[in-house]
Amino acid sequence: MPELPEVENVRRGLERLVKGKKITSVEVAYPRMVLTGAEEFEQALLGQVVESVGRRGKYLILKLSNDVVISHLRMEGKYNLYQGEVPSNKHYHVFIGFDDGSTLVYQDVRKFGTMELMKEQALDGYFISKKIGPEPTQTDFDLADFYQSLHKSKKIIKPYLLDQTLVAGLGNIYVDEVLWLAKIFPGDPANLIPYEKIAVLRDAIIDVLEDSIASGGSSIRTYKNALGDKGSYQDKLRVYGKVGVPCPRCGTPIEKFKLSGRGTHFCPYCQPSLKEGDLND
DNA sequence: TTGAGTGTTGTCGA
DNA sequence: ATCGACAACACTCA
Repeated sequence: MPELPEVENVRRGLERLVKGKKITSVEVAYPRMVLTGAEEFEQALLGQVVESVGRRGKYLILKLSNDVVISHLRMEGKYNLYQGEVPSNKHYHVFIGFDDGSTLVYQDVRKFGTMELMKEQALDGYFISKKIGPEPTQTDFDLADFYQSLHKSKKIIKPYLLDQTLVAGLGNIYVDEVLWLAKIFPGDPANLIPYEKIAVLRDAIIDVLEDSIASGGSSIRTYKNALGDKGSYQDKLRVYGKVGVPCPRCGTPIEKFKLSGRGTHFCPYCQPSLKEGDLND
């Protein structure tokens, strides 16, 4: 369930449900998902207390007594907390038991999700090495920096926004939404986009992600029993998954095409390409 | 039945 | 530097 609003929703759920609990058992059923080593992970967590649950971009950060665990949900990762017996499920990969008898279970059908164990002092370096951009907030996400980066780049705007370096947190759903709001064609080169639209885009990114967090995120496909799956923002989406549906602004049917390997939704009337001769297939 | 598509990211080679 | 292809994996839909 991964774009930033969904991850933030999971963070809040985890903070409420496991903060302050002491870990008494750990089992990793799919060792490859713990990038820093499953055995060390299982041993190190024992006896530690969950001090807080944070987030950076789409990464969850579980702060324990002596270590931190960075958890990335990728495409379909979820957490469930069971008070008693944990039902058997082939997609349950990590089990963290607490001293009150509850168990936090990590579920991931596609097994793309990852966990990493490290010291808190290593966190900054971790995100710097991944070139994760600023959080999409009024204070952190600077318009002048954003404009400068886009202005000097010929990269295609949509994949550029997805690579997390300009701003953290956008995924394939929200990037289509914010480009529609800013009336930018997803396939346009960044350096052709005028300053005014970039300013609108920056505010749209902040507003949409905040609004989605407030709605509990989006639940596109139906999920059950997952922390943070009770989102309703999917009801507010304007273009994602709306092929053939009239554009909320102009009534032109929304179209979909593939861009950099990703399904891309846009309004051919509101978001014309700035490139001469590029007829939005 | 087969192939395409799915909320992500990292690597590799041109 | 940048971009596309492909990889990790499982499931749904046409």
